[in-house]
Amino acid sequence: MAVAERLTRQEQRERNRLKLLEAAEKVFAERGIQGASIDEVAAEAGLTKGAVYSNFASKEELLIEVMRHRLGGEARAQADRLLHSGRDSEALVEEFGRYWAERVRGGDQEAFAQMTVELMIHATRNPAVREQLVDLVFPTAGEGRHPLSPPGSALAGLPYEQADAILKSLDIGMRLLVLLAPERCPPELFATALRLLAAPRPDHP
Amino acid sequence: MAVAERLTRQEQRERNRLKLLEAAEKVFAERGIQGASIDEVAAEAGLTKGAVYSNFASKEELLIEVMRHRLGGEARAQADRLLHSGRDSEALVEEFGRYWAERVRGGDQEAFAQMTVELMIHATRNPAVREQLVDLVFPTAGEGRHPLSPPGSALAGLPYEQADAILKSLDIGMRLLVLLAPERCPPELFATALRLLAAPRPDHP
DNA sequence: CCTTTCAGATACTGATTGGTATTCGGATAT
DNA sequence: ATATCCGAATACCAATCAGTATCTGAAAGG
Repeated sequence: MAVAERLTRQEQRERNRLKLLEAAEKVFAERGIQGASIDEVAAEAGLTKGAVYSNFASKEELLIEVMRHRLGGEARAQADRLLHSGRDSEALVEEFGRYWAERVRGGDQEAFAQMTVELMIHATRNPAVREQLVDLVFPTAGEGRHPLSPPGSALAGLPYEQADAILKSLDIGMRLLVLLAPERCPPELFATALRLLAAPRPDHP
Repeated sequence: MAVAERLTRQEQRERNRLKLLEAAEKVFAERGIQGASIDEVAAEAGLTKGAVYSNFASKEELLIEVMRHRLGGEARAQADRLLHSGRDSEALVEEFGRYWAERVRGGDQEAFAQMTVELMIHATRNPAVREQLVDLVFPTAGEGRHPLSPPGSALAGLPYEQADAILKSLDIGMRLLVLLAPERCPPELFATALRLLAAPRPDHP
């Protein structure tokens, strides 16, 4: 039996805010950003519209907070995992490939991919959102810079920015394709492409 | 002075249908699929809602027709261009890279990329649309199969389906990234990635 | 205890939208 | 020339939704 928890006001508020962020992510993914209604987000969190507008100024702000909440955690998780897998070139590539396939399956991740793509499109039309999203996707601090481009590989012959952009394109593009037609695009394909991209260069010892 | 053209009913109708399809593509891209209103589409075409519902059963059908109209033409154009560029491996890769960078710039293409991505997301949530879109993106007939995977390259070592899916992922992903942050992802990057993917394999004569 | 405070519930509004019912005017047929 | 037809315009409707204004009950504070 769970003890009926006594929660202070602040705790309650924080808990509700989190519930709203998670509900919003789910509903945004399910219905689309424009198609999602504040009422449904609130209901999904077991609250009402009042709670939403008490915690966020507008739908737009809610969206930005969801994005920050999720994308931040994501980047951190990825960097962590890759940093802990040793720095050997091939091992790194394999680990990244495995990581990708793993995530792209989780039911939770599906919603995430969907929301990310939708968010990018939305950002394209909204300068304020765009700026924030670009900062999240391309962190300027050395922080989020994942350690791909293993030395000696073809990818490594490129400036970091270029290798990064290529990997991110492939990442997001393949997520979208997996979402659209999993039967045509199995998750293992990412690792395959990665191996091609990071293959040792014949003409470059 | 243009002669005031006498148009037969059928001609007029066809002309209006086309105007609507083009207007719809533009408005869908600008506002998003859910955000676009039938009224705005009609206005963009210089017509009214009546014309839309006279030519298409619903917003959904309009969407599908736009998709068929545009995606069909696109695939044809691409196949044409690549077929006419000779079959030499490197030349093919370079031509594809050039083609990509060219298109991604055209103001028209921006709307197209935006709509395509949005369409994919939309399809993810709508089985009927999904099926049709998958057929357009992965044509089963030998028709749309573009002739990439030049022999001798690493890509060519893969089954056609896999190479195709990888290229399409990179294509759509990079289009999205260019849209979001052109300063981080110049159009030339596609050719760069392509060269890496199609590089001759060191261990495979 | 009793008052104050405030997070969240409830009630409401103005604007928008997909879709329909009806009308209108020019092309077509006779 | 006139009657018919039909593609598109106009008018209308019910539903939805972001945002606001107001209220309420329980925690904070004394």
